[in-house]
Amino acid sequence: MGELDQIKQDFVGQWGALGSQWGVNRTMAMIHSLLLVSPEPLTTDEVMQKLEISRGNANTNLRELASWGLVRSVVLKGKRKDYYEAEKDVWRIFCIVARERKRRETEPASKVLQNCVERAQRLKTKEAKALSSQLKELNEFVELANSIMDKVASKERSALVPKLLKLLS
Amino acid sequence: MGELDQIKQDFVGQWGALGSQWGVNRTMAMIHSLLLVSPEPLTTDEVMQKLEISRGNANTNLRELASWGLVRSVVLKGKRKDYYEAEKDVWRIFCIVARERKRRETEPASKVLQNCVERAQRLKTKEAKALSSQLKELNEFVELANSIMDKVASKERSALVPKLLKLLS
DNA sequence: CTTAATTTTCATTTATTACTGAAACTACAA
DNA sequence: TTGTAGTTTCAGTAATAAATGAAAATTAAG
Repeated sequence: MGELDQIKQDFVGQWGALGSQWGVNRTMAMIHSLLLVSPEPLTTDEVMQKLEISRGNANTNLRELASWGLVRSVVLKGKRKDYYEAEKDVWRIFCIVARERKRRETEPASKVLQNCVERAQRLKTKEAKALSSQLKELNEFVELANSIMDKVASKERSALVPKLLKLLS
Repeated sequence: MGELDQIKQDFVGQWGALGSQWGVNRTMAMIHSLLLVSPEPLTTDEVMQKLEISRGNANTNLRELASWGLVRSVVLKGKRKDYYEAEKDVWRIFCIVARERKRRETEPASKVLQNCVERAQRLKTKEAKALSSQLKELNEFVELANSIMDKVASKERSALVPKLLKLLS
């Protein structure tokens, strides 16, 4: 294997490991990173071969990546097979992940939290008041984080990051 | 079970589920949330009983939470056993998690990425240049995110959030 | 149509991660 | 120093998550 492929392999492995620590399955993260450093779109067969995984696994994870919007299938003229390519712009990747995790995870969680808060507020004991206040704080924070993410992810990087850095300096 | 306990149980369950999606083990997230809504510190035995988990499991996860700084053990006067209480301030929890995940995960990952970039830069083919530029972008983003997190997590919430919201409005 | 290529599904298997419980260890009081 | 309460460890087990591979479904070329 050439040094180039070796570097790619190290990167793909590392990205996979990082993914698992953040609740993304390893194969999905690896396919994503493989496509990220591939100059050309790849077929399912090529992904299978390069990562030594089964057809079912490759297919499932490619579709999952596509449903997130991190990967899209492209049709190459004169070819029958589907080709897949990754979104390569880092800022767009970030926006997609932020939007999707919010939609799939924190919004539903916030609904449950909100429901807990409402139920706790109906009770009048001292302990219930403490609970409701603690959960309220937590829910407000989750919603604040959600709304910040929304706004951040809807802006151009160039329009946001410099101002942000200045604010934090 | 009283409505109060029912609410707590719903919350604990939800928090546990959310934790797993973000790479935190369910029990750890549940113990944390249990302590978060407990007005008094709890012993290992109380945690075991309330979550119906084994001593080993409770002990391991309490220690892990303590190593993150999300939980601390307190000594109650006249008592032999260790008591545990959670950090309850939502902003502090956020800062702790940000700091620890950075230290434990993204910093090591960034080192590997940096190493890939350096190796790719030594190669002179066209494809190597494309790889090095893609990885460089990614690494710059990871480091940018790290540094923003650092700064955010080092500030008082009251000093930051209003300005941030204004910037994003 | 018919058929071959390709994609998708899903029951089964495998791998990974988390949990249990009992034994070993520690701290301390009598 | 011995006993007791409390804590930690860890080998074995259970639960969960992910992967396989072959069959079914779909697609499109001839």
